[in-house]
Amino acid sequence: MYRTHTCGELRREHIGQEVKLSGWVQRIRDLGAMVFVDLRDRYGITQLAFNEQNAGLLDKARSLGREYVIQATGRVVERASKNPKLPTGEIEIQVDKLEVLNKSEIPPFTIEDNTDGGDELRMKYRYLDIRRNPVKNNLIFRARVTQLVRNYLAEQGFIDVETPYLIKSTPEGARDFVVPSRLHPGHFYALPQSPQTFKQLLMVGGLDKYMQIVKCFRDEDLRADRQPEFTQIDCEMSFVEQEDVLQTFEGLVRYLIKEIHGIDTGPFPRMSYDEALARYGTDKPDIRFGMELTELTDSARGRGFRVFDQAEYIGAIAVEGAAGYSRKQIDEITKWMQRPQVGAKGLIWAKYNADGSIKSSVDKFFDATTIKDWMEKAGAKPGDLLFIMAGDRLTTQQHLGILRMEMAERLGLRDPKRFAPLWVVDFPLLEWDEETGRYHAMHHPFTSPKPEDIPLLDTAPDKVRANAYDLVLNGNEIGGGSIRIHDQDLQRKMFRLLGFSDEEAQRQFGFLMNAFTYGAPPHGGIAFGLDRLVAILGGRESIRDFIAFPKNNAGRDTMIDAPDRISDEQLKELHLKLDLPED
RNA sequence: GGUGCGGUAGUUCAGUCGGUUAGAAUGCCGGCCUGUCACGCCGGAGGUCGCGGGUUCGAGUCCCGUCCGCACCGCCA
Repeated sequence: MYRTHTCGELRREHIGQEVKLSGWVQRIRDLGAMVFVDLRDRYGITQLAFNEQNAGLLDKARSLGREYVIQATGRVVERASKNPKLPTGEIEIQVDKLEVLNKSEIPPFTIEDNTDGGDELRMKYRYLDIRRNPVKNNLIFRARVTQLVRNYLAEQGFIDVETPYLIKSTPEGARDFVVPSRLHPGHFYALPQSPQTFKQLLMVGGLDKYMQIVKCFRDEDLRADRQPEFTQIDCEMSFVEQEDVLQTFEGLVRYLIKEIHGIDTGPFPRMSYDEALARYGTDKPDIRFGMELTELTDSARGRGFRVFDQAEYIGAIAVEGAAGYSRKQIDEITKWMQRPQVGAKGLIWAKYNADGSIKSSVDKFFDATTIKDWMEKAGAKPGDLLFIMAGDRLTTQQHLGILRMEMAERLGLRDPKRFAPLWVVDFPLLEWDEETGRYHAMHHPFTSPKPEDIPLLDTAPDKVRANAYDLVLNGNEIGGGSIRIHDQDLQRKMFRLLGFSDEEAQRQFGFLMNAFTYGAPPHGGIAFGLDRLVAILGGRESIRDFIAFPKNNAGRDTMIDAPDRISDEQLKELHLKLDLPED
């Protein structure tokens, strides 16, 4: 037996008991005639005490190194000087037997909450990183979230079904990860970007309510909140309309926030895609704060200021309490907006000074009365700063949306302890892609159009709204779904709109359309990005520390050194020949 | 594919205008210390300044290329 207790559980009431503990050496404090060793495991830290009464043991304790795995037997005693910072701080173990279970090299970084290790090292030695509380606690937190999700959905009658990982590549959507088939030379499996078609087939199979916490794979570039393999909470329901899906999963997310943070968010607001863009300049608004976009097109255009007169749209945001910003600060923000990553042309500003006077970068063109009228429209009070942008409608709204988020970040308005979820609904079904010169499904090709918009499919496809919805939390898209097409003819029509020939559609998705001919029920669903959901519930933006073994910026795992070459034998077996540029 | 920032001791970083022997903290090693808990005190070791090329009397510092890391744009139905 390695232990009678963990390193986190011994208290005053255990005093006098003989115990055995196992764990890692966190730190050794050598005071000469006595030595203290902090013993750590997942549950906490317990102090081991050694003194002169047993000189052999004292030397042995002194010879330990950081991260040695040891086992100590002894008696729980009350400490002479207690440590209120530790839950076990009232007691220590008077050790009478010490065994080294395994030595350790000196770790490359300190195993402490505030480690001295950088990201690169931590990833290379992720198993050491996981010993640290911040990472360990994130993984425990994630496990708790998934447990709550499973409990809630099981309670609602959802059935957990596993779908295959080796499927086939399809042209829509993200780039696929592919896996060569040994048994079928020249043929490839693809890893699923999502179990989309399978969960629809489960509905045709009559399972009625499906859920799965499932890995998905997309071969695209990474970000702080994006990994090539990630986890979805994937769900699908039969005989439902949009309202049913929204109700069910609003219930789930409300439950999670309540269980985890003790906060009842109340019913989630809903907003159409158009409204979200008009008010926030994005389809995933952070509504923890105001600073909404105000359109000034009518009152600002036609007054002889060329930038405005040539613009399709003129809009503004009022930044609270920022009238005191210096020219330098405003220039810096302007520059930030003009970076190639954003690409704004310019920023016009107007200060509503505390004394009620107006000072702006367009004083030559507009009198104070006009600008005060803008201020009023935008809800600015004396002491506030108005930023105005002009240009084509969508781009300008989006730029104002980016500026709004940046200003909120600078003003500390994005409080990670607050949770402001909302549904964004009525997405367009299609969006025009300039590059390929055809329509793309905004959500995916299985999303159904709103019934009343179906006639528009032939006349004005870009005006068709979809039965699609996103769940947005604190400015992050954490889930999205739709009511699906369950009719073969409509699905075929959809593929035609997306530029598929009937033959292509049949070859790629014939299995699905065939299934629709055998009594497919009306159905719809949703998928949540679990990594992102967990990170946001944990008050963070980066998902990496909520994943045990994440990939780095370039999609590499530096710990196992993947991806890697494979042997010539393997290549031969798979009938693959490499055609690499000479290096 | 692109933009920005970074790479100097085991680690995290500083390093002025291009100029003598490249520093600090921490970790590590040795010594001292009976109540520490980020213990303290004394001493010591530790460097291919990512790599390659160039400019220069002289390069950690300037230039070019390249590799690696992070953030972002494109991309992510």
